[in-house]
Amino acid sequence: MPELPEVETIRRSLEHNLVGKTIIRVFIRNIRLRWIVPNEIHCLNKQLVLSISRRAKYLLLELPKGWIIIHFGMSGSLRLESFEQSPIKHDHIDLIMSDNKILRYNDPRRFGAWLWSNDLASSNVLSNLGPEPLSDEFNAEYLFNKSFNTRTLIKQWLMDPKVVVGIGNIYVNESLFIAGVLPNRLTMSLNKKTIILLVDAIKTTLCSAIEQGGTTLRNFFHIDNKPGCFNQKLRVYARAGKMCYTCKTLICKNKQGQRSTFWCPRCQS
DNA sequence: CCTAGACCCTGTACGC
DNA sequence: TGCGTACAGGGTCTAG
Repeated sequence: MPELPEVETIRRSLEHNLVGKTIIRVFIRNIRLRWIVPNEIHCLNKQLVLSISRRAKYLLLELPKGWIIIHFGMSGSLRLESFEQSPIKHDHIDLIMSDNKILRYNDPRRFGAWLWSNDLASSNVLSNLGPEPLSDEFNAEYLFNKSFNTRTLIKQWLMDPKVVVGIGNIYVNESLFIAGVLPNRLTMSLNKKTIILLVDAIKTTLCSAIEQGGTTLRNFFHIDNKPGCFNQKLRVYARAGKMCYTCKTLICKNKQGQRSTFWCPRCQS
């Protein structure tokens, strides 16, 4: 389940391995992802990879003709393999590269997407996105001003990409723990001091997760198939019934808006 | 406009 | 062993 740190981890390794190489052609086994894979991608040939960047959880491949926009959904992953290796189940798209390598997109649940854009500024999926959580634009001033009249629960609010992008269920649970805030607090009830703690907790958590190469619980693997290491640092996520590392109280779990929610009833208030 | 909930999908885990 | 069911959840869409 790639969130921002996982997509950033993928971006960094692809930048290292793909930029300056050429996409010879594209082979598609299944065009039915979240949306139908557009024709522009089918027809790509001899395209130099100019850059690889990220916006929110979207990976952006810059080519001379335009941009490939990739979203991993729940179960999407990329593997960089040599020419001889055979595809496996749910390998939907191959980018055949100039150096005898293949970049393979695998996605069992097909919640992911491959989109094409001639002009990122006018891209449907990228407009209306809130600030990047690790940018200066995302600060306590911004979040507090926005939180003021919001009648929703803080956890669901922080997962809304119009508020801030890239934070999924794992990192919102972790950030709320670090900030000492209960997930079911009403957003408008948080004071400035708490918002400062929250912004700081989000940035710290995401930075640490990127350093650890992301979190591998089920679906996320690096392009060389190695797992991320941040799961060892998880304080509440997927720890229901286990002891809080800080105070030894048992971690609680419930559902909030169809998503599993984890918290420590003593450390968070 | 704002907010809540349904929906898309398939591998895995678990109870009987 | 085998079958049915719940669960995982990002983002979009619809309903109220």
